[in-house]
Amino acid sequence: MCGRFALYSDSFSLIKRFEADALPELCPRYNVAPTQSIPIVREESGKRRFALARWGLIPHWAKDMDIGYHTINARAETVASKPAFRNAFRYRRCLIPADGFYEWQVVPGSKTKQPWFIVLRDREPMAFAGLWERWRSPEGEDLESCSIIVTDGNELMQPIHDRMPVILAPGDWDTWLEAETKDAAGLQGLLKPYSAEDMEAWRVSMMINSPRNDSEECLKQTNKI
DNA sequence: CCAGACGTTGTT
DNA sequence: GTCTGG
DNA sequence: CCAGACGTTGTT
DNA sequence: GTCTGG
Repeated sequence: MCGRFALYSDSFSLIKRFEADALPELCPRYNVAPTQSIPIVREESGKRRFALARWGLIPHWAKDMDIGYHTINARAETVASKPAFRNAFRYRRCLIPADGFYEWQVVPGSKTKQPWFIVLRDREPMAFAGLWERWRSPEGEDLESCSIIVTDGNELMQPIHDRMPVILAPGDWDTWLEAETKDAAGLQGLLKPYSAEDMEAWRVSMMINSPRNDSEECLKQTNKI
């Protein structure tokens, strides 16, 4: 599962890393929560462009936004066939940039969960496999929204949580973003747990629990168990 | 045929 | 919009 | 994902 | 318990 992440890299680094333009003005974020507006990368006429989308995908047929509370993640195993996601999987795939993400570990005998922060060992921003949609509200306003695809946790994640976001290696970005895809099975094949050896995790304080806390302190390692 | 769901996680 | 359940 | 609210009327 | 806000 992936219900909170961080995105604090500066614009220059993000543009360089994702080779995309039109990055909106961003401030560093250490505690991004569902329903917030987040940057996505998609391909428009062969070029990568940034855009903002509300986190929590609202299918075009939804009559209100409520479903968005339950579509912050899409299961890799079923994303190709579920009514809420299959059209987006076929036609509207995107990358969702993050410097790291948070997961909450259930600790036996403890009433509270232990939050962890997970990054790539090389500290580069990662790309979650994402989907986006455009929804027209009853008032006639268009809203773009998105979802992060999740899969089984790898060996690093397993002790922490059984699910993790799908992270795509740079070499797979073009394949994922390509509008014309003859090979749906090939896309499905990209939705695997990322290599655990290339990731790193540490405990962080309960401060992360409240989405109101959005400072660099959220990343600080703690020994609390 | 029409009505109603369409989602994830975690917990029960 | 499209599929499933009744 | 977690935290925090969850209600009405009337008055300031 | 469940929904909304962040």
